[in-house]
Amino acid sequence: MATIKDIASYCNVAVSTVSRVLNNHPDVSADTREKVLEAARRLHYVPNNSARDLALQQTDSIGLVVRGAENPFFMPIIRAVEKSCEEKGYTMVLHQISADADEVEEGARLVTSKRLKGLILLGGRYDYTHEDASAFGAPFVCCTYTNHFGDLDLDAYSSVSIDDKAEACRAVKMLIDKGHTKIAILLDAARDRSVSERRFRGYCEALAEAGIPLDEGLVCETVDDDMESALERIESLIVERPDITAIFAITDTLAIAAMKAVDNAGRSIPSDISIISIGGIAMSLCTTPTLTTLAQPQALIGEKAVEILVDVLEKAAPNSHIRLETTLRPGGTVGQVHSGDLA
Amino acid sequence: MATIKDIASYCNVAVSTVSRVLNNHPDVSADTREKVLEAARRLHYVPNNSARDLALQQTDSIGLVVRGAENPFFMPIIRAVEKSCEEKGYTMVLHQISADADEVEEGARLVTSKRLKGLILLGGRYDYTHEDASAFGAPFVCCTYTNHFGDLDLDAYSSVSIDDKAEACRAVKMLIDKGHTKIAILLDAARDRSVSERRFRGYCEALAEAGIPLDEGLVCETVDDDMESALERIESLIVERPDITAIFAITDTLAIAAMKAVDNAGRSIPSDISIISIGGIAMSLCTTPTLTTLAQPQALIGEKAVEILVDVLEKAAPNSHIRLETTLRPGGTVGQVHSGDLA
DNA sequence: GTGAAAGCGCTAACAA
DNA sequence: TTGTTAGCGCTTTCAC
Repeated sequence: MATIKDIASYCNVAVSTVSRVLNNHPDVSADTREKVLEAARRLHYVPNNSARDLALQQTDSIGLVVRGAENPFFMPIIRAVEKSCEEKGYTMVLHQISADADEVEEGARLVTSKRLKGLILLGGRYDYTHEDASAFGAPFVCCTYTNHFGDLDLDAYSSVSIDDKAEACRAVKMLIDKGHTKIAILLDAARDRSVSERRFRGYCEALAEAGIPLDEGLVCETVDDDMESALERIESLIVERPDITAIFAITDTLAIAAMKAVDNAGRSIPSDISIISIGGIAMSLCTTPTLTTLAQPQALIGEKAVEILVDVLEKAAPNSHIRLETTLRPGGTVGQVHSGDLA
Repeated sequence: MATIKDIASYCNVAVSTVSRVLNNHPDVSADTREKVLEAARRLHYVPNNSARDLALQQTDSIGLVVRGAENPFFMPIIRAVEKSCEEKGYTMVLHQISADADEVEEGARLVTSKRLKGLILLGGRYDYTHEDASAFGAPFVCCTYTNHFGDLDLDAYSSVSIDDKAEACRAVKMLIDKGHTKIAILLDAARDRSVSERRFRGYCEALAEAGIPLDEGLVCETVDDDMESALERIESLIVERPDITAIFAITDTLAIAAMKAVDNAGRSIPSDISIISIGGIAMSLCTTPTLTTLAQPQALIGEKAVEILVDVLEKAAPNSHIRLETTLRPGGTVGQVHSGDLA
């Protein structure tokens, strides 16, 4: 395998000259530049990243820590992150951890062990402390979440996310507009200081604005990453509370589980029970009826995350926070509440 | 950040001694070994992989090329591969390409540019030639597929897969046993020398054994990775061929699309049309009715792939081929053909 | 504009 | 059993 040394001797120049050319340094004559480039091509030169990284005391790796990797929602984001990294000359190092693992610890470990330049976190907590932030030891961007419950300064980290509370509120309002008042919410945990809590607050806000009192019995805490147990929980909810006419699921997977549960209970969608969620996974196009959901721009989320991180890394740009919007993907799971329940 | 040099001077030994200890070479006294290990711990030593790789002229990276990364079936496999790589001290380099990209070209590029030690390919073609194999320039294992249509020697590559033909045959037989004779098959392309073709042959075999003539009008070629277009194709199939009473889908995603299509056509599952597939993705547990599918051991596939590759890499073990079996995951999409169709 | 040389952290002869 | 040293491929002063 050809090295810059080979190119140098082939061209009768010094290795430093070759290095300059290869790194686009300006102080090289057009002649030598051309000569070197030509030789590199002819010799099938492939840069040795190990050597480069060693000399530069760094790597070109960006870590992507995905918490709750079973979640199909993340797949298109992972894909976009990898693609963007590739395009910008970085290598994505993927690390998938279970939903109950500590992404701060894992991320920090990854940064030191793999000498990562930066970190993108998918599906993390919303309550990082200053210690958490400094534990990473590298710039990081929170992807799909922000630090609403933490005490981080806005310039201590970056984020790309939707406005969880507002979008949840929007979803629930759509149900309310159809006449629903007995609206259940499906989430991981209402007070887990994470996405669940943010969306729960949006749910509460929508109810409050409509003058509907919060009914704790309609709050269903389950486990997003275990469809079977989620199914069970939702089934008992439906049995216990036959007055429910609508369900807001904070993710598509929970919504799909809910659809199954509703069916198991012998009720139909949307005539008996309406369902709406936030997500936009491909699979939810194939439910029957098609799931009505607020679709997140998954690929865009991934692209933006890399873009921000690279700017921070290369241009020493300040950390930034991007708020993306969802798009209503109309389906057939939301209907007018039927008269019997209006009584 | 501490280096072996720091450890060496801290312990008053030579760097080579430290290196020996760190690499578990036997020729070090227990005393010094302990001393060095202790110092490494105290100094928070983290090995510099770039330096190590440069000295050793290699990396500890294993590439994972995933063709058709939209496929949710691959996710658990990717996860398992990453986990196994981690455990064995390798770094997984993920590269996701579209279903119509050339994994040989991409894989080969990846091997040289990232200096990979080995390659795992997910969802590739079944017809590699000798040139393809040598193009990779590194040991590789075909994951979820084999080289049935290629001319590769068994010792030129490794593979972990199910017996596509036999499993497809098994699935179709289950339909035949329920009295079905008008069985459609959903695949990418019947003669694409890939998984589709293997499973198509299993379908043909099952029909042949039951004395059912192959009806080309029941062969539905669609696109697995685009649910919307798949949906369309299947819908028109159902409309054109009202005599269909059962569908064998070569993947769960196609089966789920089929369920939607059947519903759109106003038919019901399984009373009008039965469906079975090969896959086992989590989401198919939440269809209504639950999808009947032959579930592949996804995590195991990933683990085995890494295991084989690492053995080839470290122990110079010969290439090997593992054939895994599916497990019938009973659902509610397969039923007895109803009398009207038996006529 | 170009070359010589040092050094990044580590491994592996080779000596002792 | 341990130390000395060369060198992996590359970048970057510092001379010229």
